[in-house]
Amino acid sequence: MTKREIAAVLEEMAFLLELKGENPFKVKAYSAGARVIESLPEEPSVLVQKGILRNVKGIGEGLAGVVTELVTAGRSTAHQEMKASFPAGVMEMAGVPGLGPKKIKALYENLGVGSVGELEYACIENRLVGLPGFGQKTQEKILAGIRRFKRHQGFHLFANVVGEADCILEAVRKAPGVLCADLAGEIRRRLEVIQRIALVVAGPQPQALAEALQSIPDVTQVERHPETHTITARSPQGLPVSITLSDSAGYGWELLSATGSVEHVEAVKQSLTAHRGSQKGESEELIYAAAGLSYVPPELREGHGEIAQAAHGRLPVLIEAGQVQGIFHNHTVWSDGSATLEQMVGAARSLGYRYIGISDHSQAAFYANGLKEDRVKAQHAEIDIVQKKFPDVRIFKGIEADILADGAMDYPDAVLATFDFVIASVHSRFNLSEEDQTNRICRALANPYVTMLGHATGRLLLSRDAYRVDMKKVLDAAAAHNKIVEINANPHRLDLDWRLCGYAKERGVQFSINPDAHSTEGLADVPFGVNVARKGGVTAADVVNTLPVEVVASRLQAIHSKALS
DNA sequence: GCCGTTTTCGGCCCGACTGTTTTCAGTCG
Repeated sequence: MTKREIAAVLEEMAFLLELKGENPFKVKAYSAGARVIESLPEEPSVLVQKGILRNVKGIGEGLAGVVTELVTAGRSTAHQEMKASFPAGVMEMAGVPGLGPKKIKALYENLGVGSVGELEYACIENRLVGLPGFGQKTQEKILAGIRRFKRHQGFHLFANVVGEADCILEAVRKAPGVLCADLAGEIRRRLEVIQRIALVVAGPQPQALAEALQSIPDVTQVERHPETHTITARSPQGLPVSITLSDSAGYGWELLSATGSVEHVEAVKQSLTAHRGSQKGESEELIYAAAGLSYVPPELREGHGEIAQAAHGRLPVLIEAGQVQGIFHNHTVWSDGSATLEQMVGAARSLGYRYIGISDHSQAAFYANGLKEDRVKAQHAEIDIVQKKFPDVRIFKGIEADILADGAMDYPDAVLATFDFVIASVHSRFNLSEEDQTNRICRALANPYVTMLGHATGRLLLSRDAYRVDMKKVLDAAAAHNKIVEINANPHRLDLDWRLCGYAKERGVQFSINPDAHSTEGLADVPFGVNVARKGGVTAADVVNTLPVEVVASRLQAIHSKALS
C-alpha cells in the first residue's frame, strides 16, 4: 500500500472513531497520523522493513500497528471492524458540504439515515427539523449540499485519473496486433475534471484487446460491443472506459471524433464539407488539412473560437512545460509546508528550475502558522544561508499575504517592502457580497507592494465553489495596475480558470504558473498549471516564469522600486 | 492515541461563521 492509500485509511478511521463518539483526541491522533504518513519522504513499507516506523513523530504504538498491518496484509482488521459497524453509505455522507461527523452521527442514531439517498428523502419529508441541534435552515443547507454532492458525483480530478488512464493506454499498446493507440476525450483535452476514460486503437482483434484490458489489475466489467466497434470497462477507480476500434485508414477521424469536444467536432465537419474534404485519413493532421485548418492542439478543442483561428492560421503557439524556468508560490515548514527551505530549494534544483520563490503564509493565517514580523526576518536570514549552499538556484524572498476583509494587506508597508515579491490571496471571509469581494480584491491589486494575485477565485474543484466575485473587474484591475495573475497549478484549484485566460490576455495581463507547493512532491504539480494555460491559449510570452532568472529578477525589482518611490 | 529540557500522567488548538440557542455546538479553513 502506498502512503497515500494508507493515509486515506487512517483518515477514514478517524472519521469512524468520531462517529462512534470516541475520545476526540484519539480521533485527532488518527487524523494527524494520516497527514504525517502522507508527508513522509519515504514509503511506509520501507520504514516498516527497517523497523523504524515508531521513530516517526506522531506514530505511536497503536498507529504503528495499523500501518504495519496495512503494509504487510493490505488491510487492517480494526478498520474493517469499524466499517462493518456502520452502513456502507455513511462514508459518502461525509462528502456532503455542511455535514460533519457530529451531524452524521445524530442523523444515523436518531433517524437511521445511513446514506445520501436516505438523507435526501428525510429532508424532503421534513424529518430533520425536529432533531436537537437541527432546524429549518440546517435542513435547507443540507439539501443544497446534497444537490452539490450529486452534481460532483462521477467527476474526478484530472490529476487523480491521468495515471490510471496512462496505465490502460500502456496495456492496450502492448496487446498483440496494435498498430497505434491514443488517449482521447476529456483527458486528452486536459479538462480539469474528468468523467470517463476514452481511447482509440487500430489494429488488434477485439478478443486480444479485451484480454489485454482484463489483465490490468482492478479493471472490471470488460465488455465487447461489436455493433459499435467498441470495448467498454470500468477503471480501477470506477470510471467508465471506452475504447474505439478503428482501422488504420480511418484512425485520424476516429481519434479526432473521440477526442471532442462535440462543438469542435461539429465545426470540423462543417469545414470539411465547405472544403469538400474527406473524413478518411490516417492522422488528425490530414483531416485538419483537408478541412482547410491548421492543426488544433487537443487542449484548444472546446469550441471557444479555435476553428476561426485555425482557419486563418492564427492559433497561438501554446506554452510547453519545459519552458517554465522557475517557480513562485512555495510553502515550507515555516508555515504549513512539510519540507524545509533547503529541501524545497534542493527539489526545485533537481527538477531543473533556475529560481524558486518562497512564499509562506502571513500573520493573519494563524491556522497555517503564518509568519509574524520577527519570523519574517528570521526566515530571510535562513534564505541568505541556504542561498549560499545553492548558488545555481536563485531564491526569491516572498510571502503569500492575506488580503484582509477590507482589501488591506496583512503587513504594514515597512514589512511588505522587505520582500522580493508579494502574492496577495484571499483565505477568509469567503461569503462577502460579490460587490464587496470584488472591491476587496481590486483594492489589494492597487497596493503597490503586491506583485501577483494568488488563486483568484478560491475554488476547490469538486468541493468548494468560487466565492462570489466579478472576475472581469478583477482582471481589469490587474491589467490597470500591471499585476501578475497566478495560474495555481494545484490539481484541486487550477485557478485562474482557463476560461478566463483569454479575457486576461486580451487586456495584457501576465500570468505566473505557480505550484502552491506545500511539500517537495507539490513542485511536480506545475504541468497541471501548464495544461490550464494551454487550454486558455496562453503562450510562453504571456507567462513571467518562463523568463530567465536575470529578467524575472529585474521585473520583480521594477515592481518593488515603484512601490518604494 | 501521542507526547515529554514539564518524563508515565495530563495535556493536546485557533477564530469566524452559522444556526441554534438562554450560553453554545458544529463546521470549515
